[in-house]
Amino acid sequence: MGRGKIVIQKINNSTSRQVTFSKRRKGLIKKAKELSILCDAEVGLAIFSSTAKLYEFSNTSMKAVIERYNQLKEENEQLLNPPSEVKFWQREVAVLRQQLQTLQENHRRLMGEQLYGLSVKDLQNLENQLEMTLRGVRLKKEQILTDEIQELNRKGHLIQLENLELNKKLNLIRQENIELYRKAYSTKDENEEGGNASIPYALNNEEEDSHVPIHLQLSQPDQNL
Amino acid sequence: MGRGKIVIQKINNSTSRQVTFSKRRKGLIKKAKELSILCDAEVGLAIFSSTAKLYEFSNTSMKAVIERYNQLKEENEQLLNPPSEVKFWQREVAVLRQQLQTLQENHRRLMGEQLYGLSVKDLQNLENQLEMTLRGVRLKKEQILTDEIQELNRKGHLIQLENLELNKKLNLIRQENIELYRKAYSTKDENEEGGNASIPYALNNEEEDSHVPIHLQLSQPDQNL
DNA sequence: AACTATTAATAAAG
DNA sequence: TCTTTATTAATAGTT
Repeated sequence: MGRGKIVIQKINNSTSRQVTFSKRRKGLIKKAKELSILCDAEVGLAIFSSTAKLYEFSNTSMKAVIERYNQLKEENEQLLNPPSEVKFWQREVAVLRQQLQTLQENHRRLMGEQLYGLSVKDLQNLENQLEMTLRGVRLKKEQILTDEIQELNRKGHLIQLENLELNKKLNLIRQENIELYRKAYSTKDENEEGGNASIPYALNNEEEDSHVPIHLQLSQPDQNL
Repeated sequence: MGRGKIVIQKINNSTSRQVTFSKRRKGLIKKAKELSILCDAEVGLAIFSSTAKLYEFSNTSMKAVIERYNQLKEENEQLLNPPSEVKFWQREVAVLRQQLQTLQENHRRLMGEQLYGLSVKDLQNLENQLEMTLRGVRLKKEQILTDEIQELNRKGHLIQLENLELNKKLNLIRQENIELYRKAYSTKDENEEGGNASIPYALNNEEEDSHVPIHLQLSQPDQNL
């Protein structure tokens, strides 16, 4: 990938070695970064130049990578001879990492990834599990919705009752009003100024309150759920 | 540098993520190696896959690189004191515990537990996820089975071809046999002992080899899967 | 550093 | 995983 092909062996000219180091180091670190992002990997890269200068990259932290590496290798654990408390926590980390990994694998499968390497029987089990879960989820969802509907119906019913009460009261007052109206006109009829007299609301109101209960109940509460 | 440009962000499809990881890891390690050779550098590279598998490269040794790295850092940071070491690991434990808990909760839900506290919308999302996964699982299972069937068909076909070949050979030999039989009887007809003469297999064989290909293909390979 | 002709890496598909 | 192929990305040599 240059003006010409090169052989992979130490570059003798120190200037061009320096230039190549600079270019390739940059490229390498870029690629390391890309890998960590694309593939969700933890990467640690340390480069010591021939002049002993350090260049490093890690998407997490070099320290974390080295610790993780050592953990896995468990070689340096005894070399470093850390205080027992550190050891305790390190062990805790190892255990948790293990658990996490197992769970992640499981999770991926449940999410439909990493299905390769499973037998038909495994897949059948997974399918059954998923179907059961799906049924449960649907049931739960329907339950919530029907509960909500029931609650709404209950409230609606209460309001209807209240409505009925109010109507009764209204009728009573209306009757009372009519009585009062009649009484008023029968006693001081002659004082009236003519047809322009104000007619009480109760008598003028031509609305017929049928009080037919409104049906709040849905006919098919769980359709399309 | 592929069939198309890609954006550097986590690859969602787990299969292609796996494939890309494999390719780029290989490429990265190759580049690291080349840099170390071309420019006479000491390189250490550790990669943990998302499945916690370790891949490493060093032109010297990982241990040497880590030690050199630590030495260089210790000069600057004057040895991390034990308390901070413990703190580091405790933080790590906290982070892992948090991840684990989140994942466990998620997992329980995927297993149909702990559905309370979820809104209808949450449940709907979960339902969709489960349906998608279920489809994926079923597809995978069917694929495995149809692949198997196809393989069986292929083999069956080969065997049929072989069978046909054998039949042809058999017929040739039979013809030859008949010829020989006739020749034998026409030349030394008078020497025969009578009707008890042994009749060659070819003439006596009344089987009719129809060579109708047997259908191995299932009419409905993925019914009930 | 910048440029560009080439090679190398790799995304997508089989 | 392995191969193949079309394309993009990296970089060797040059200015």
